Amino acid sequence: MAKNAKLLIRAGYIHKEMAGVYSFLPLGLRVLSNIVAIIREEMNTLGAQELHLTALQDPEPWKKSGRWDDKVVDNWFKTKLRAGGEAGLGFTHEEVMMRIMQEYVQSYRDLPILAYQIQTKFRNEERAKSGIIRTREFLMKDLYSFAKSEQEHHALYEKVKGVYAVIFERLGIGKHTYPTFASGGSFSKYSHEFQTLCEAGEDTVYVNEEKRLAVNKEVLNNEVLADLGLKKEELVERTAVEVGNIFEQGTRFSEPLGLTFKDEAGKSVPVLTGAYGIGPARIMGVLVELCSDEKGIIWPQAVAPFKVHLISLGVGRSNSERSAEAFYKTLLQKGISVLLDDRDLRAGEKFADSDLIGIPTRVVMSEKTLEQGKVEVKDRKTGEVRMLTEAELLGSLN
RNA sequence: CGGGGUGUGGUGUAACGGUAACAUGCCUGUUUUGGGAACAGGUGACUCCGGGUUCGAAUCCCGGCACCCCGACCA
Repeated sequence: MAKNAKLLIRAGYIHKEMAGVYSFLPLGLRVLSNIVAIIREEMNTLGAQELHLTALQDPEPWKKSGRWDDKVVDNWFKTKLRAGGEAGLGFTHEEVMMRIMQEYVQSYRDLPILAYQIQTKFRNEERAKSGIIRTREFLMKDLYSFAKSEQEHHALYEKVKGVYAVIFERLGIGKHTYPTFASGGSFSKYSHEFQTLCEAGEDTVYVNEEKRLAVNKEVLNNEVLADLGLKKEELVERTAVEVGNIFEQGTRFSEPLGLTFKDEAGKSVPVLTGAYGIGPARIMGVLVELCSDEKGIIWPQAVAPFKVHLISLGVGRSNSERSAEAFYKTLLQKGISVLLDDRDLRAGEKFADSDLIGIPTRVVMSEKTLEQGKVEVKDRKTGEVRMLTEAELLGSLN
């Protein structure tokens, strides 16, 4: 079993429903929400507008784009409607997006537009694997760009690419994540993937660490190398997980779905679109793969389910319990997220659980620490232990 | 989709064709209390489902389902 699934299940973050289908429990939901919040923030900064499309898909627009056919797209979840006809569960959302935009885009004055959503996607994968890294039902942030010209499109594309780098940096995987040249389909020579180096990955990439870029094995050949000004000798083969993918679509969807606008000359022109995806749950899995030790998970600050894991020892036997509860409330008042372990268990068991859950800062309150008028503060990552007063701790957390 | 493997208490495992066992968890009690405590008692499995072979099947055979691993696929 994949490390991320093993640890996340053991620590109570997720529950496996079936192969490639996972529920997110309270701890897991907090992490996922933190990841989503960072992505959402950056999308909004970009000027993109959030919306929420349907998961259930009308075959109609898909037939127009040619993607309803099982021979073209083999991972549809489709079902018959009792009222007659069919519906599918969306594995991506270009078709619906085009259809909606058609109602709002008439003129070149309406462009450009960036619109995104964070929603569950369904893909009937032939084989689910790697825990929550490759699943049949998963959360995805999908952004779509709509532009009136090549220049405008490229400007948007580059802007999003830059923001993606910021997002991965903020999520704590920046230095392991490389913009990667990959197959572009029929409308551009390349697409860009964001590949995070990680043993649990399914992709093979060739990395140039100095230039901070990589080439996916699937497109690596002499022509591509010449194109990108790279030499084979400068590249290192690595295994990676695709955490994001951005690609140019040209008029691949706008044309068949009739998404056009009137240009300044009054001529009807198809909109140029781009699509930009990030898988938040997949990132959660990658983080666990990258940030863990024999004892458990070690969350980066930015996504940790709580900032502080407050452990009260001697529950029911000493007054440290009351002190812990009081300090718990103080932390909450200061806006510091905290998980209180007030279970009546032995110290070792609570410490072991704490290490497994992986909250960055562990704070222990017991009779021992109270005698000194202090609390014990341990850093999950470094293992460093300090004795601080409550005030000192509050100061260090701000 | 091709190949390989596995289904047994909540969890992890054991059992030659012959009484389903062990650990853990859970419940009760006593003692214990800063790195997964000790003792005692208790709870808990139609051995994945359906057929077949047999005096007798968790075990062998056939079919199905589920899960895991390798590969292919991943627009």
